Amino acid sequence: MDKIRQSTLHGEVAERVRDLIAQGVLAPGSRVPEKQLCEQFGVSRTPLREALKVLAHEGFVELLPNRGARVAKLTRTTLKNTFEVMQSLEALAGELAGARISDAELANIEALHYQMLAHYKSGNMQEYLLANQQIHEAIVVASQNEVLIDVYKNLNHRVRRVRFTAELSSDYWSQAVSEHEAMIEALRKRDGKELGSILSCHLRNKVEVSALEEMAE
Amino acid sequence: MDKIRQSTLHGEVAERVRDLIAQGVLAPGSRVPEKQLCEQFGVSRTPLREALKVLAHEGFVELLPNRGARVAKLTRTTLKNTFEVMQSLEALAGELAGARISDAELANIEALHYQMLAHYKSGNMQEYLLANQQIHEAIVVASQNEVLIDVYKNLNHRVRRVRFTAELSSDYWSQAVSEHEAMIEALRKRDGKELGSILSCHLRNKVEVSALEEMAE
DNA sequence: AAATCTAATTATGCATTCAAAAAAAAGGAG
DNA sequence: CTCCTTTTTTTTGAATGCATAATTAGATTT
Repeated sequence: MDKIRQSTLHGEVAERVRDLIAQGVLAPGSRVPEKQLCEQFGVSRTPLREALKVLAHEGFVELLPNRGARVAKLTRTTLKNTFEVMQSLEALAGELAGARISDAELANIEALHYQMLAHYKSGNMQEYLLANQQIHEAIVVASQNEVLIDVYKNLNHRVRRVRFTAELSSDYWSQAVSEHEAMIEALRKRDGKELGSILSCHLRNKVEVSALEEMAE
Repeated sequence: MDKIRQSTLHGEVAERVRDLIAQGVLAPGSRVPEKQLCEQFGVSRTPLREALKVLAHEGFVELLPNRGARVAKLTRTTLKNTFEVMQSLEALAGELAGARISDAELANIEALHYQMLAHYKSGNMQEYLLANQQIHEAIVVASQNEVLIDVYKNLNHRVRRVRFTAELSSDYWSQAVSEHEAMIEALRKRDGKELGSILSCHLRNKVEVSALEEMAE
């Protein structure tokens, strides 16, 4: 499912720093303590600094000349912009997936859908959101467009830290669930056009944004 | 117009290596000679290697364990995938630009449009393609979505090396020109919906892909 | 005691060094 | 002469070192 273990030191380090940021251990706006992280990871500054360059490019940190790296703040605007782009990418993914999705992938998505429904009924929001997220990701993967998948995953990474924290209204829940029903239906019919248009209208992001806006900045 | 000069050494180096790749000085599949480039740029290996990590993440090179960086090959599939995503992003940009574009930006695009027409009439393909490209970029910028702009520019960078090399049919020319007329019209009306749908159907990419496929891989 | 200036400390950016791995070159057997 | 082995050279990945800039702590002044 996930990419092949890349076994580059800077890659490992980047992932761990991303996690620290996502978990809030490194707070937005705070400086990234090179020395401390080096000791914690048991590596020298070289691979850590390489990782920071990549993370800066990904938008997780920003580099200030002679002042090292700070954890980037996720502003309301950036969050909104990111969701806007992700939604558009999902729409494209849906269109492509309609034509390209395999039976196994479809079955997997259906399974996730029923799991999601179960969590909806039982009111388990965390698990619901996780399944929801996995469905969207599976559709993106089913597009079989590697560039799309890469870009989407990167954007998804960036907003990870505000994900799964929002309290959503029950209105949203039922709405989102029925939209998901329609998505599955479109997928079963291999109707990419339909799926794409459902996804591009899908409220999820908009609602999530308003709920998550509180978290950001 | 362009971003603030970031004056980081690895950033400078990355840019120059990107240029070398785009210009074909570093051929696809060939190894990236660290030592030589360091001498050429007058820097040590540290910033060069930092740059390579970033370039790897951008898809310009790939890192092989203990074998350094190779210039990534732009396969037909990757090229097609990239255009697919770019087209989708342009459609989103068009929609947003309709609502957000400033008078100055619109005037600039109109000017570019007339330049493009002039190059069309005079049969100057290079200049035509450049103006064409600039129009599309200007629409993306007018979207005012920084995330979208960043992602688009990055993808555009990646395919730079095969741009401006294709021989296009005259059929395509007239078609593309008339679509551009419609785009300008939609922009004048601030009709994002219309502009978005024109852009998402815009033949440019598809045709370019078939013309450019020859170049890739 | 608050504010400003100066010295000590620490962090940063980049160059250099070093061990391990890969590539290239030299040698030997068939 | 070709193929395989062994040695030498080069390249790579990562740690360390060093000069400079930023931060902190302390002294001085008001």
